[in-house]
Amino acid sequence: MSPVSPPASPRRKPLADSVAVHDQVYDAIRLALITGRIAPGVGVSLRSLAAELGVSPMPVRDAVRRLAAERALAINPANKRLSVPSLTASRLEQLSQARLWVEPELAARAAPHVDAALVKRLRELDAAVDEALKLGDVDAYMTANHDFHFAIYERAEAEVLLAMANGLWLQIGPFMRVVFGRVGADGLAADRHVEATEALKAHDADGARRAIAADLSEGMDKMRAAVEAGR
Amino acid sequence: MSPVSPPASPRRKPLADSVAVHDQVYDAIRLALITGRIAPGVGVSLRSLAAELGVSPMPVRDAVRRLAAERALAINPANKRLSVPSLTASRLEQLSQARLWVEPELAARAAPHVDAALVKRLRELDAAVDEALKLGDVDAYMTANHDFHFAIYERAEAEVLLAMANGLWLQIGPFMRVVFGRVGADGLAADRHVEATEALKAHDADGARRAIAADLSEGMDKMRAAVEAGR
DNA sequence: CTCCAGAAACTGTGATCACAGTTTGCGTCG
DNA sequence: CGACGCAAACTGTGATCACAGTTTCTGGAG
Repeated sequence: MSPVSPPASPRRKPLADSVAVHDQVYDAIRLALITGRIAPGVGVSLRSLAAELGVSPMPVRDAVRRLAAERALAINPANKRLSVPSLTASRLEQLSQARLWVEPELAARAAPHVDAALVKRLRELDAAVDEALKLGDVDAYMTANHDFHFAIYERAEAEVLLAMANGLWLQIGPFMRVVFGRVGADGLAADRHVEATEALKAHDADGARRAIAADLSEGMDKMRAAVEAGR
Repeated sequence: MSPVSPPASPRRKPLADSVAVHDQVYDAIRLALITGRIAPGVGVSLRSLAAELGVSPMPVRDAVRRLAAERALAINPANKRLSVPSLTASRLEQLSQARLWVEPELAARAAPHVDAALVKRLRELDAAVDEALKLGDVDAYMTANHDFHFAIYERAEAEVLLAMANGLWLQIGPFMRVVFGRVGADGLAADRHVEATEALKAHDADGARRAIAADLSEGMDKMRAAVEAGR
């Protein structure tokens, strides 16, 4: 994990730019979690994270609490120690089902608000996804895929559902890395991004809903297979 | 809001019982939020909360972060000040739709695991709901109604979905208080608790799903009407 | 070589303080 | 009498320290 912006100014942050340190820490841990840089099942500690990021334990504590509330980090109730939740078939199944409801709904709600600029951006992001797959670049794929989906969802004007989707991605992130490790980049080559983009361009809410549902459904099937195979 | 267990021991907590203070604070604020004791829209502060609960600002900070992550508290991005989210029609609509998917699903999943003890408990809780309605006791109604639903959901063996349901109730809590204020206890008298209990007793997953869906749907309709009327 | 004690290191938690930004309110000037 | 301005109070944030519980390592005895 890379240190937050000023590598390790030991004290005093005049910061008029008002980007709170605990938010930077949150983003850093979140990214490390989603991209699988912190492996599921392993324990982490406030002080070790703080040292790694070059900040005091305080903002890390805030970030960790937030992530724990979002279930992206687990707190052992016995000794209160932190760990990355491990991947179980049950968790994956529940997360799949939840995603399969929320995200198509968000896509459908976004359809009426799609404009030419968004379509252009979606095509760029889909190209970035394909490029990352061709190169086998895991991090780039995850980033581009995330950005593609959320570029759509953010247009839905549904703050509450959007937050739910964010939370679900955060929890399912580590699973994705596993899939990559097991089925390789080729296994994820097929998606429904073009289909979704076309439906959105035509303001076809139901088409967008179906395309995203199919996209997720296929992706989750691969994850399930990968998790079951790895047991 | 009432102080956490030792009213105001100013310092040193030997606490071998290991119930973390920030969890007590979390529960206290959560309860105050759900029962509407803290009105939507008003601002709160760490220090005022801390003083009211007789603890230092530290555990309050933890609890508040957690609640903010669960969207039960809002943080003004400009000045970082805390407030209780206000009730908008859009928020209610999204929360309704989410609940209408998650909760029937949980009820259906619980059906196979229902035993006689749970049926007995559900009948007791439903009786408590009716009693509270007869007396017009808002707090008792909210508690009993919550307990009835979650006694079912906890049997679903679906930790992830259960957490989602918890988060949704936390966000929708303040709306319920408003409904009570506007339509009165009589307006909530009709529910589908008996229907749901019978379906669960028969291990009828689909019946349970329908009963809970109907229960929610009717309740949410009343909330929507109350929110729209109050504008 | 194995096993068990004791110490050292590390864990999360909470309190206290310092700081910078914002809001509030009171006194004064026009 | 109204409006402006400055000071005091209050806001969240972050650092540091103290503490108690747990884990981990180590050294010695069997």
